[in-house]
Amino acid sequence: MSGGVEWALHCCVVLTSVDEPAPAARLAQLHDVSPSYLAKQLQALSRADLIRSVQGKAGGYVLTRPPSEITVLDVVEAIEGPGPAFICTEIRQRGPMATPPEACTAPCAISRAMANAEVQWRAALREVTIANLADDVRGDYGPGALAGIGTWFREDS
Amino acid sequence: MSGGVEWALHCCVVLTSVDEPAPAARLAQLHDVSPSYLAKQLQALSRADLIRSVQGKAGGYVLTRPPSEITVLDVVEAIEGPGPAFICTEIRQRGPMATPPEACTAPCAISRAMANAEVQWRAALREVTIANLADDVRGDYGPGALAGIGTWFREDS
DNA sequence: GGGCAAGTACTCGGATAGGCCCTGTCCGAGTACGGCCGG
DNA sequence: CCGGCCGTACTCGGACAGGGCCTATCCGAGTACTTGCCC
Repeated sequence: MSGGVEWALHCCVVLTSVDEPAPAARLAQLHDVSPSYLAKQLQALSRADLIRSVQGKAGGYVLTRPPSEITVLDVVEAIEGPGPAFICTEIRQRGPMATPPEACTAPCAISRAMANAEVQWRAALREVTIANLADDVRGDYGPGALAGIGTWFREDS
Repeated sequence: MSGGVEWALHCCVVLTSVDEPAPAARLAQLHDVSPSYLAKQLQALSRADLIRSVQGKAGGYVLTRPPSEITVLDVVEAIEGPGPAFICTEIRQRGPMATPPEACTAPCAISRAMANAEVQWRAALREVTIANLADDVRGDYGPGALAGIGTWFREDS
């Protein structure tokens, strides 16, 4: 799985506690990661309409929806792409004992098993929202953790 | 996800209906895939003790256990590796607002959410065995489908 | 003092190279079978 | 006719290149703020 997913999720949680637009360079500085590459991930989130870009001098990125309406699955699909991880190449229709195409109306048993597992995976990710993550962070490190990041964005350095 | 997983699963299902050792070249011919590359996947299954190799002139691969005791998860982990797909790089401990290491005894909320989703995914794959897949194949295409493959292995061509 | 306009500096966005892992391939080590020879 | 031995042919196993996607980077287009000027 792409490592950019972790960066994107952290950025979404941070955006929860910042009402002003947050520039990509500042987010990269906060996480100590490559600014250029993080910009690419944020562009992917922007294309998926999870965040909106504000141009100009005091511009940056802002969440387009309340954090409780953005799921972890949304972020993962925005970065990794909406397609399934397992792709059936229909090898049952190849070779000397190939299954005739007219008998292949339904996906094969292997494809069904893998697809079902991915459904379970997606369901688990869909149950967790960015707001849930932010609440968990407050519970783990205290309410001031996210608030401190919010104020840090207004400082210079 | 590696495409070799699909090949490996199909090979395991085929091995269900073949009691004699099945050579890798014959399995590749049956599925019309690269013999050399399929050999690599079968070696991975052998290292995981899911199949056992029989050397010599009439050698090949045989399942080491009853098909009902081999899960799809076993095959996936043998090919893809047992490690998790999402790897937390602990970026919460980096940057100017880094969380102190003594507060990082438990995984972060993002890591927990992703790990939980993978647990669900693994659980779904663990519920399906190779025997279940073989039964589904018989249900989909008739009982003679797998049996025909079994007899095909004894023919020349 | 207020309004307007130009300049500036900061922002995002897409197009562009490099590295690592998956894909695909090859040849060598090892072993069971088949044939041959000797008893 | 039977047993032992050798040759062969077939098998797996690990080591070796090529391609594609992820990682990382850069520069250009666009916009809001600031500043200076004019009325």
